[in-house]
This record gives sequence, structure tokens and C-alpha cells, in this order.
Amino acid sequence: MRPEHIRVPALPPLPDPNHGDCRAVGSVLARVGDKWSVFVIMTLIDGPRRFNELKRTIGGISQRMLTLTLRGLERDGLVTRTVFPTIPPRVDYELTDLGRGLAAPVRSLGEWAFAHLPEIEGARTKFDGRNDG
Amino acid sequence: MRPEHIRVPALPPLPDPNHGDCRAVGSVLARVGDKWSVFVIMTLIDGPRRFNELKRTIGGISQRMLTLTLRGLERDGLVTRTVFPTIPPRVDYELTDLGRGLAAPVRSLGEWAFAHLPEIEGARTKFDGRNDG
DNA sequence: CTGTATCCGACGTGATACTG
DNA sequence: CAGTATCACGTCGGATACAG
Repeated sequence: MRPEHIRVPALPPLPDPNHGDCRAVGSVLARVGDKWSVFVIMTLIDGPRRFNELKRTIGGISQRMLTLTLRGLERDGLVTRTVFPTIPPRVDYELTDLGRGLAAPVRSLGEWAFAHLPEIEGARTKFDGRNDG
Repeated sequence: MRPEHIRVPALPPLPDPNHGDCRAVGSVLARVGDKWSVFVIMTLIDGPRRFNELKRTIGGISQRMLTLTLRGLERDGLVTRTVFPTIPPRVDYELTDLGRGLAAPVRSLGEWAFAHLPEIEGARTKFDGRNDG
């Protein structure tokens, strides 16, 4: 039997990624997948942090991106923003219950990624090397 | 006690998001977080699929982005690409063991997202409305 | 059928300067 | 300290045309 005769035998029913709900899930995944959200969430797990505390702890993030990331998380109800009208001003950011709930699966994903980093990086090197030589 | 006197009591040790490993984890999260990878992974859970099968099933993805997404997943060792040298050509994509392993935490995240969609969308509406009116 | 090549607009990200 | 405003740049993603 040649390759062209190998048929996938009538596909089983699919979870239909087109369904609106799956699209919406995508919007959540997009937030988690942006460059900084996960770092912020993980940093806030241990308790509330101030703006510059977050900036120093995360490191490498610009003021602008930290602001935008925090706004996004706040918009999604994952983080609260508390302003203390003092001089100098102080703003605390803290995970909501919703945010803490999200942190769990995110942590799972992170742990999986960490555990399988060697395999992934090995695969990348192998793949890239194949294209060069 | 006024707000400016409320002090976070000497921060507990942090998981240091600056550590190289955490950065590397970010690169995995970045893949999962891109626009299409999760859809492709979820579609491939039930078994191997051909290029246009994926395209039709996912829907809304361009030929270009499907190609790029699949190349990325292949590069990371999450998907295999099998070419059948027939006319017309046929290419099967299938999750590797590594890819199936990733699918589990991704599914957890997706289920969390699905379960909490109302809360998130509610928070978004509330946040956006506060800015308009 | 399964891609690659090209163009182009939209968006994400960073650097810098400025404000309350 | 905690932002906002602006600019500059690169990448992402879509549309279209072409190729094996």
C-alpha cells in the first residue's frame, strides 16, 4: 500500500476551535502569553508589591511595559491597584482571588516548561543546525 | 495609622524571575502564547492531521501563519512533520510525546480560562466602562 | 495539496524626556 | 515614587501571487 492510499479513517469529532468560547479562551491565553504578565503574576504570588518593587524584582522590564502589563491585568480583574495619596505617592499591586486562581495553572505550565527545557532547547539546536549545515 | 505608615514587613525571598531559567521558561510561554499555537496543539490532540485539515478545522488562520506556527512547533520538538512524496503531496503533522505532555497543562489553563470567562469579561467591561462614563 | 515570496499595515516593545 | 507622552523600531499577521 503506497502512501497516497493511507487514509485517516473518518476523523473523530473535534472540540471545534472555532466555537466562540475557544476564541475567548484565546484572549486569556494571549494575556498569559505576552512578554511580562507571567513574571508579574509570579512575583505577586507572595503578596502585594509596589510599582518600583516589581520593576526591580522583575528586572529588564521598562517602566512603560510594567505600567501597560499591570493595566492589562487590572482590566482582566486579576490584579488590584491601591493608591495611597501620600507624598511621595505609593501604589500597591496585589493579586485578586481570580489572579491567584490563574497562578496555579500558570505555575503548572511553568513547571512543565522548566522540566522540559533541555529537550526543547535540544530540539531547537538540532532543528537550527539542520538548516545551517 | 495613615496609609504611608503601612509597611510591607520585609519582603520574603522571591523566586527571582531574573534567573536565566525563568527567562528560558518565558520563551516557552511565548510560544504557547502566540496567536495560533494552542489551537494547533489542541487540534492535534486527537491524532495526526494534514495541512489543510488543520487549516479548515482551525478556521481564520492564514496559510502563512499555519506554516509558521507549525514550523515553530516542529522546531521546539512538539510536532513531527511527515511528508508523503505523492502527487498531490501530503504532509501529516502529529504531536510528539513532548507535545502531548505540553497539551496537559495547556488544557488546564484553557479549562481555567473557560471556567472564569464570565468573571474576566465582566471585569473588562467594568474597567472599560469606568473609563468611558 | 502544500507550501514559498513579497508587500504592507498593525501592534508590541523599548528609550527617553517630562509631570504631579 | 509612579506614572504619561512621544518617537523609533522590529516583529507579527494578513492578503495575494506564485511554485513544486
